[in-house]
Amino acid sequence: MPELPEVETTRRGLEPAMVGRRIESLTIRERRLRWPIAAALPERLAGREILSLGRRGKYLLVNTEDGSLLVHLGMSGSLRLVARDEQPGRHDHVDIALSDGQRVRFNDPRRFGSLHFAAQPEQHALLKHIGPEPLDGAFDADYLWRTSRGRRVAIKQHLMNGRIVAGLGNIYVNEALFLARIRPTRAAGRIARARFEPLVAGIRDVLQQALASGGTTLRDFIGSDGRPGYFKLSLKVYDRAGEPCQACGEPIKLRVLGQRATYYCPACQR
DNA sequence: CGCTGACCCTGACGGC
DNA sequence: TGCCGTCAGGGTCAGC
Repeated sequence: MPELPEVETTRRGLEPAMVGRRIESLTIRERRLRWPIAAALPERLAGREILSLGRRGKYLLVNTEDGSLLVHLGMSGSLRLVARDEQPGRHDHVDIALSDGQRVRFNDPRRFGSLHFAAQPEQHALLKHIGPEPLDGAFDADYLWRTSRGRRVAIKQHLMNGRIVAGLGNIYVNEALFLARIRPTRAAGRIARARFEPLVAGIRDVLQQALASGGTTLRDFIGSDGRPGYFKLSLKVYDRAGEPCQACGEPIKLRVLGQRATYYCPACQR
């Protein structure tokens, strides 16, 4: 489910409710996630004050005075603020009780998400090899061009590789390639240097637009307030197979690439 | 090292 | 109505 804009939307929603509060306790109802939740997690976090909320790629970081909680939402995860007395429902696997009585509730039907403790998050194995943030200056056309030289994988799969760039997933990669007029199947190493300028611009644009809309809700994404994101309305190609291209009218094509649905305009994208 | 495909899990949806 | 197959925003890992 969530890509960078959805995780960032969640982070922004939780920030005012969490920063400055202490973590009273963690209630774990189901520890079998992508990786089992470590038995020691509650004791590493209980009693600690939350100093800030961060994000690295698709990971949300709850930074305390003494280490961080790393949360990944997988395909179907969400974090939502609930009142103390709200009863947990199906797939509400973890509650983080805050010092003011509110709770942050982790729900994840498919259990592809994860929770880890990290004394130094930037050194954690899950974060250590993640590529640059796409909205940072370090991510530019020159960087993307260099990393793609000699690569025979499709540019779409190259962009979805978290070691190359952080936080991009299936929706926004499809959209960015449409904006840059690049065919998703084109070998990354066979794209001319000049085309990386519009590609980087397309990535930035689509992420910023999605952020402004509170993310994309396809079926089940909700923000920390329980509300969906509205960027689905602005998608140009994703989930639009057979519909006319908004630029040229040609029907949008769907094909599978690396086991992921890939949408593009066969006329605009080359 | 680079790349491909299987796999983890639940729920929604379409076809029959 | 119900059953069955397919697909879904994620990522890791084994094996070539």
